[in-house]
Formats: sequence, C-alpha cells, structure tokens
Amino acid sequence: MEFGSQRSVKDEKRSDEFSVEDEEDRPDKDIVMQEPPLTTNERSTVEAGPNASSLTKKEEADELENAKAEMGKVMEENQRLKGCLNRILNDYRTLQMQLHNVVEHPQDIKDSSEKVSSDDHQETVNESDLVFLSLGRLPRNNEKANKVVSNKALKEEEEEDKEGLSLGLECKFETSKSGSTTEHLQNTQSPTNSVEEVPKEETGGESWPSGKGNKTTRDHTTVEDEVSQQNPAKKARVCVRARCDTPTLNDGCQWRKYGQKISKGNPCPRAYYRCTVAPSCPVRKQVQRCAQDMTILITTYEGTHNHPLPLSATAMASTTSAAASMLLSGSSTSHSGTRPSTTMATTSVADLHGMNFFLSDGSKSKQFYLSQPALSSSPSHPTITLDLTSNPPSSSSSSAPFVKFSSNPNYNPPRYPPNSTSLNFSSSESNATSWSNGFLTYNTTQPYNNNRNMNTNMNILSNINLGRLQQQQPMENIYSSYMQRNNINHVHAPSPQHSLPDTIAAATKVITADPNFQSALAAALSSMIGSGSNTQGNQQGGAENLMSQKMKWGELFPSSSALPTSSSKCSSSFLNKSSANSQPGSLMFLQPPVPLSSPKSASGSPGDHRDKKN
DNA sequence: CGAGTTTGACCTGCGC
DNA sequence: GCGCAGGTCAAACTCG
Repeated sequence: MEFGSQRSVKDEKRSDEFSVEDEEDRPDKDIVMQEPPLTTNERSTVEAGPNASSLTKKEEADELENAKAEMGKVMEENQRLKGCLNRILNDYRTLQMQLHNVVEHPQDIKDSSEKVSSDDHQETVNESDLVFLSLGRLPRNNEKANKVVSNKALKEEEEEDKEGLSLGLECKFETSKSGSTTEHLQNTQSPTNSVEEVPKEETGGESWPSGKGNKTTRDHTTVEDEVSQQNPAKKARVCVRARCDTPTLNDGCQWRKYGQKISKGNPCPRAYYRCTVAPSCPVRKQVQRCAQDMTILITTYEGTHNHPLPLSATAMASTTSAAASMLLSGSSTSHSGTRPSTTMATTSVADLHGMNFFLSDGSKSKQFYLSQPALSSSPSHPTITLDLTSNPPSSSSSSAPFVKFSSNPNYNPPRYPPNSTSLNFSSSESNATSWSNGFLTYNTTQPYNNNRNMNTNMNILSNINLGRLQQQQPMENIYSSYMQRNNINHVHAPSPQHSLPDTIAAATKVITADPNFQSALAAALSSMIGSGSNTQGNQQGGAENLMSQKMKWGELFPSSSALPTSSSKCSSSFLNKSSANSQPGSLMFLQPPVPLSSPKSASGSPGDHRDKKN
C-alpha cells in the first residue's frame, strides 16, 4: 500500500538522522548512548592494538579524553532528558488528577485547579491550557458534572474576555475565551450551549439530522433527543481524505453499512455506515471516493462514540474528535471577506502538498467558506477535513511543503477561506504521507482568538509546525503567525532569509504564548506521536513512550530533528497503530479501551469484510 | 442462523 | 408549493 511504501522510504531517509521514534522504541537507549560509537581514530587504535607505533601515548590520552568528554555530554543529555521526562510525567499525573477532580467533584474544580496551579509544574499549565480530549463518552452520570464545568468555563470566558477555545466534555480546549461571538453560539438556544454544544455532539448525545428517526425506534436516547432539540443543526463532521485502496478506512471501529446513495456530482456511490461497537452508538460515517481522484477515499465521521473504543480505534477517534472540537470552537466566530494575508493565502495550492486539516462549513450564516456540494456536507454541518493525501510529485513541493486549502472534501482547490481552521499534517515529501513525518500546522484564525481585532483585516493565523526543520519553510509559517499575532504587518509569507534562530524564537513564543496552540498541538501530537511507536503488539509502556516522545519533541523542537516516523499504510492503518500509545500518555483522556470481540468481523471495518468478498 | 450488505422506498430539509 | 438531493429505513439477500 502506498503509505507503507512511503514509510519505508522515509525510514531509509532518516536512517542516519536522529530519530525520536527509534529512541522511544528502546527505552533503555540511554544505556546504549552512553557508549558512543568509536571514532575512526579510536577504531584504528583498537585495531592496531598497543603495538601500533604510529600513535604516541599522548595521542591516545587525547583521544581518551575526547571520548570521555563526549560520553560526559551524552550522559548530561541523558540526565536532562530524564529530568524532562519526569517533569512531563508529573504534569501528566497532575492533569489526570485534575480531570479526576473535575469529573468526580465538579464543585471543587476551581479549588483543585488553584491548588494544582500552585504546583511548580503547573505554572504554565493552568486550567486554560489544558486539553481534555476524550473520545469515548463519559458516563452519563458524569455529564452533568461536566456540564457544570462547562458552565463555569463559559462564565470564565465571558468574564475574562480572553482568547481561547472552549469546548466541552469530550474534547475541551479548555481555555477562556471572549464571549465569542459565535454565531454558532448565538444560534443555539441554550445559553449553556456555547460549551456544551461540542460535548453534546461529541459525547454521542449528538443527534443526526434532526427529525429523522424520531418516528421509529432509533438509537437516540432521551438525552440525545434533548440534545438534538437544543442543537438542531451544526453537527460537526470530520472528513478524512486519504489515499486508500480498500473500500473503507480501517479505523479500528466496527461499522455496519446501512445505506448507499449516489450523490450528485460524484459518480461514486456514497456509503453510509454506523458504528456497531455499541448498539446505541450514534457515530456514523460516510464513505465515498473522490470524484477527481478515485484513489482518494473520503470518510466523513459524525458523532462521538458512546462506548469504550478498541485500541485500534482510539487514534482516529481522537483525531477526529480533536478536529471536530477545533472546528466547532473555531466556528464560533465568523467574519468574512478578509482573505488571510498569511503564508497560506499567499501560497499557491498547486505548490503545496501534504496532509491538511482544513475547515469548511456549508453554513452561509457562519460565513466560513463554503464547501462545494459535491460531497456536500449539509449546510448545517460544519466540516473539518483531515487531508491525508498528498499532491502528485509533479507539484513543486519542496519549496512549500505546507498548507493547501481545498474547498471541499473532494478537494477542488483553491479557495482560500477567509477563516480557516487547519491542522496541517503536511509531508515534507511530495508523495509521502506520514503523520509523524509531516509537519503539524495548527492554524488558528480569529475565530479562535476572538479578539478585539476582529474588525481589522488582519487575520491572525498562527501556525505551529513540527517537523523537519532542516527545511526552512515550516518555520516560516511560525514566523508568519508570530508576526501576525503581534500585529506586525506582514502581508506576504516571510522570506526565507529570516534567520533560523529568529523563526525558532518566534515559534517558541507562539507555542508558549497561546494555550490554544498547545491544546491543538497536544491533540494533534497525541495522534502523531502516538503513531510513532510502533507495532500493534507494542502496546505497553505507551504512556511513558508517548510522554517521552513528547518530551523529545519539546526538547528537539528548537533544533533540527525529525519527528518520529509512524508506520502508515493506509492512513488509517497508522492510526490503528498509533492508538495504543496515544491513549495513555497523551493529554487525551480516553476511556479505557475494551477489547472488543467480534465473532465475525474482527477487523472491524466493513471494508475488510468486503475485501474478503472481493 | 445470525450478522452484515444491498437496494428501492421513504422522509426531510432546502432552494427556487 | 414543488422538486431535488441527502439521509435513513427495512425487507430481501448474502455469507460464514
């Protein structure tokens, strides 16, 4: 499969470069590292033996000293990394406790958060910085508690008028934000919706197109009906575009096909699936081939699983959940007509490639750029697309490995949405589509920031790019966003002449300054990094692996590094693999996966089933 | 025989 | 109000 081959190519390429993944695969690597490879001289020394007359004792001593110094450096580095790991683990535990407190004792949230914030490690990780991303659904009895949290968050948002995201139960970019705007919010009846809307959808309380199914006994519970009443439209959808030969992405879940339809504008039929892992699971997905490129499989997810997810399904679920959350939070504000003067906007789509999240919204009222109706998400369905495809090699690529916008899942470029939320998992190679080898670009536009600059034409676009920094372009986005965030007029993409240190500094500032970035990063990284480990069999020690991977990344970010390479066959395969590790250590709080035994389709995907047939 | 798929009919929302 | 298109249902069918 394509991704598999891509992986192998990448593996070769990075064989001689520092690999976080490799290191993570070998927890005891520091031991290995303590014995640095022999230098040529050393080797010759060893080979020549003590009788070698060419080396004087002094030379030997020098070499010995050099080796010692080198070793010292390595050990020092090890210590530093260990310290970092410990710190991150502490953070993780603290966050976990915080979550626990939130879930168990919602009334204590503030207290606990204050308490925690007094902790050393919490100095920078305050409540507003947290990402609570849960894929499965919280138990119903917890929903209330979370609603309380959400309401609190909402109040805080209103009070603080601070930029940020506010999401709900399942995926919270729990930040304070200004009263934002959101037409989205305004459209909702319940004042609590601003925060609950996402959670409700994401918690599986989500309702499918209203009205439908109410007549017959459907899966919807009373709560869900409630939700659908409160939230008649605006079902967040996450569209995943991936090159895939199989009929469906194997995302780890069990799906049952319940319908098929030829949609207008696309000769390929669209198949409708619903999750059958749990009988009442509201999650559905649509699968359709891209009309322009039959190799591209467009999978649209809607809803959130209300049951524990199989390991193999958590990654995709987390990714889509995060994306949906971003979408919904991002959609909370709107303004149009201003084309972002950003790297994105100024970069020709044709020159770009890679994996992208892009946000689209069929809703005119929300004034996101409109999706084309080809695979039309219904107007009431804001859609975020995770583009795991790559442009053909012909597209010039290396010069601009990033960001491409497409107007719809069928990918008709370029539209340049005035507002866009985009997580970009671009690959640095034209036809390589690997999450962990790609760049992560988290763009937040004003909807997120929701700041007072809304009336300006200056779209704030913030990019965080992770990845191969030997290529300058990624940093340019960061730089650009930084400049923009600081209201520095910067109409065009920054020129490559900017010094790397500058861009690094800018990137660092961007990351540290904006909790939204951190949140989005955390979500995206959870998927990306989680995928970095390995094989499905290697599902243990995931937390530490992940955490240390994150740490590595954090450590390495300022310097040249390669992100861990994941194995990705079909884009979903990688997700399967990633899930095991993404779960425990990430900032996502997933419900404990339960091994699902399905007598029939262990693969869990109808596509697999069909594969057998075919 | 049970689970999953196929497929035509039906329902609903939206635009004109 | 009408027609269209998306989405869903459910009976029939297939498969293991």
